[in-house]
Amino acid sequence: MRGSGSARAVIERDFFDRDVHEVCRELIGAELYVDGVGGRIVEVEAYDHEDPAAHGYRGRTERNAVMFGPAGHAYVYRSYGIHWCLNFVCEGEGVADAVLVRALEPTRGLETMAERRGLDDPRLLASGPGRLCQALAITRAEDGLPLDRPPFELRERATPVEIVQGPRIGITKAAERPWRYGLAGSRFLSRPFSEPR
DNA sequence: ATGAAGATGAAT
DNA sequence: TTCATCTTCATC
Repeated sequence: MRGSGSARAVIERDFFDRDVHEVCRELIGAELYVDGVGGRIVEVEAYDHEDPAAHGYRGRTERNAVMFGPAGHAYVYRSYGIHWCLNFVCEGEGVADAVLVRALEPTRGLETMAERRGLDDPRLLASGPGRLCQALAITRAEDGLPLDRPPFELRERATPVEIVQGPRIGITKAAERPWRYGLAGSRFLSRPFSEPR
């Protein structure tokens, strides 16, 4: 346990009603729990509405409908037919921006995560968007749920962090601003940040 | 109706 | 580098 004044503020849904890149930076070091299981966010990616690689870029569809809704909700989609990926919807209604949560450092519910993942190594529990969802048991069932109510629990980081950034993973389409953001020096990144730009 | 591609992960 | 696995969306 830590000393007195270090209580971490709960992140309300309004937190996400602003520029997605700003939200990304604020989220590094924040804590994410689903039904009490989770840890510290160490890696995210920004997808704004002007980004050809973003799901909302070509307009609203059944899958991405939540992205067009109000900020502070979960957007969950199926990736490569196998994995689930978790996003936090940003900006107001009608603007399809979101943060892809790519990796976290497990701090609570390690045993539960290990069981769900079928392995022990803490570094492999939630270091990647698909792994993270498996570890936290996130599926289509969480799509559209507000982030400031159970089963979600989000808390602001308590101390300053050093943030690194670079090109996104698995994106071939050109885009000017979109970035991957990470906690400098973390051992729980999905991949190292080698080529800053 | 049909098919191609996809914000991944694990194994080879 | 390959492949598993299947939904989504655009097109025919």
